[in-house]
Amino acid sequence: MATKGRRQPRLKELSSELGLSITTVSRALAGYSDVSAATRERVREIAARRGYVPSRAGRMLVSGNSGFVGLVVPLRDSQFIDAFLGEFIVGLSEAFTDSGRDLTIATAARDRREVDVLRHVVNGQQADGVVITRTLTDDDRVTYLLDQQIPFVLHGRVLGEARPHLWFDTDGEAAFGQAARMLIDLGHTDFGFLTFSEPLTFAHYRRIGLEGALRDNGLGLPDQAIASVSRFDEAEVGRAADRLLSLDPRPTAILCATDALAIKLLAIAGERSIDVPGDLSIIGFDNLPVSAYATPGITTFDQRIQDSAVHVADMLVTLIDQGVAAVAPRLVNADFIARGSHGPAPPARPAVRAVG
Amino acid sequence: MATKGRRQPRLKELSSELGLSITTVSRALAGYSDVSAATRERVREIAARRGYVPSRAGRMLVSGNSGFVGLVVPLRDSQFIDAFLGEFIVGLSEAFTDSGRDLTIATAARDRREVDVLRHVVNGQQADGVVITRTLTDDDRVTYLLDQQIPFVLHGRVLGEARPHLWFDTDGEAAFGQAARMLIDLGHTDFGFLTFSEPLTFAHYRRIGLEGALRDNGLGLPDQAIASVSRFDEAEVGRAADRLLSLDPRPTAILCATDALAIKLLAIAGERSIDVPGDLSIIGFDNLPVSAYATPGITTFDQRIQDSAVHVADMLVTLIDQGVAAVAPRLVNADFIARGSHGPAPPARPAVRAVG
DNA sequence: CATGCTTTCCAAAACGTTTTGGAAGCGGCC
DNA sequence: GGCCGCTTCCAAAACGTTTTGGAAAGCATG
Repeated sequence: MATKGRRQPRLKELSSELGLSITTVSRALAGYSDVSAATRERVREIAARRGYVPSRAGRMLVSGNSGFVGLVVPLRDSQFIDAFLGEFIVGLSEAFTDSGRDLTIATAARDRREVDVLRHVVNGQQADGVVITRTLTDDDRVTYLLDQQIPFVLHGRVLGEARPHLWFDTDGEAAFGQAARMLIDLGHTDFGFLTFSEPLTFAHYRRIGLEGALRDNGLGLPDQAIASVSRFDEAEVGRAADRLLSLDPRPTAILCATDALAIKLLAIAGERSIDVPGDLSIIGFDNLPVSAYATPGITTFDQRIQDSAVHVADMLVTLIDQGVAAVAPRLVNADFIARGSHGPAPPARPAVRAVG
Repeated sequence: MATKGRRQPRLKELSSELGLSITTVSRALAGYSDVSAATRERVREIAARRGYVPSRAGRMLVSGNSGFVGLVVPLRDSQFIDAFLGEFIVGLSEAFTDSGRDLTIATAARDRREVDVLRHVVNGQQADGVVITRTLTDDDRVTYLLDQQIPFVLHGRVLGEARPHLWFDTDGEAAFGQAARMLIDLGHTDFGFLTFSEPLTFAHYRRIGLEGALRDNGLGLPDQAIASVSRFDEAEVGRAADRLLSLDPRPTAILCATDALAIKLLAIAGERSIDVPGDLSIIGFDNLPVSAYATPGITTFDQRIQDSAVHVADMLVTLIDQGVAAVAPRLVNADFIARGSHGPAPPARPAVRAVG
């Protein structure tokens, strides 16, 4: 056992050193008006000099709040971790620190389902509120949190839940709608969509956006032009990309639910000597660092993860401190990042269907 | 204030429901032998059914331990965050969870120095131990933790500290020694080194490794062949790379302290129409996802961040539970990842200096 | 001088747990 | 019957904080 030499001073020591009661010291530090200005100064000065920091345990016990806020990370998905998690955590941590709270992280591991991790965090009272990322269209974490009446904010949305709850999301529907219209204007008529088989909400909305824009322009997205892959199997992406590129007519524009998928697709296209963007336009989402360095660079959307995290954190703090009435869900736009992976439709196969 | 409808049962409720004392319930759950097997079963059964989870505050108060372990993140450096932090956190979290502890994250922000953040975590007794990453050769965080006798493990090393302490590191000296010898065997004699001006320990050792191998082969690394950049200024990297590429004779091999630097250097070389690896070999360190997708792929070293994190976490847990005698610092090797960014020295400018 | 108000302080309770130091009941032994 | 030891249980204390409900002292007012 590493013995700790120095010991933190406690209220009791301060009070005896000052010749005051514990109550008065506590109230002086808290700034209550029923302690005189002179005493308050004296207390504060000595507390600062002795390096007093209130015991978290004591506070928790009486207040019932832990001062911690939790982030439950859906594990398993190393792709996701690389791209997203670090930035998100940094944003959260900064905002929480500003509000005097601390961030605790719990990961769902191989053998621990996310809801169980959540239960652990919630029942152990180690967090006053929780942030959830990467929502599913139908997400049992949300159901659980609503049932338990735990304050939480979603980064993402869910579809089926009627009870009001707080979320923050980037408008993937608008983004992919905009991308699709741009491609249609460039003459594209045969579209493909590369996405995940898991019912991730963000993927759902991106698809909705694409399909909506196509429909508005008299086009469609046939079933076989949608290829889904498991988030957990890299090799599968190659097969799915192959399937899309083997369609007849071959899509001249493929939108990918994430940049990670777009990068893979780009590599597969390269293997098959399909020119990007000459023969095929590719558009992704996320603006991974990788995407800027690919050849050509991937055209994509940026969702400013760190800013989002700050916003999510602020929402949760407001929710905890001031109640649900003080905040509202929020949908923000993604930034379009034009790079080299998209362009006009190849002239060799002119659009046969009517446009508009 | 979001009211919590369901309330956690406490020991008191359980005890009155069972007709037992609080003490007995507590000891039954803890498995002490002075409660009969029958009673123990009865207690456990009802505790499980009521979903009892001991209050962290109560436990903390009496044990003095928080059950949390802290990671203090040196902020400011988004490059670093992207590449490293997410994976590291996931590894830590997994290992800590396995030991029944939880991870809390504190970030040093713009206006909060790392030592202050550390002080906050330590004095507030919100962590029983701490993990420190990205050490400097002379690191005041380490001094502080040793002074305070807080259990901690470094991911990385420091140079000047005589007092024993625990660390885990990847052997960058061996790695860059190996890389340099390989390049020498490929005929290279003019080397460059692109690194950070901040005294990061890992950069120091990588440089030592390079210089040692050169010296052993009768070569040297002149001062002007070493270019240093601030971690916080992206544009500076371009200028530093330009400087290296303007040397006469121009280096035919440049080792970079990290892949992030290598990627930039590769881009600058491209702008100047310097062929990689024909005219210039580049070797990095970290094996970022980006590095695999660059053209050509960056030859680099992988340090298996997630495994390292698990090891660091295990070391800290052992330190906390069993004392300093039970663990020792550990140095592991990096994996060499050969890609396309290195090759034989260009024949046009044969080696003029003797080799060996 | 008695009364009431204000200022300044404090003792005690409460939060939930673990540990300490018994106590009660029971059977066996002399 | 008296004593011992074992099993099984429990009351009380302790950890550090905040809040509650006063109390004491000082001052002005009648």
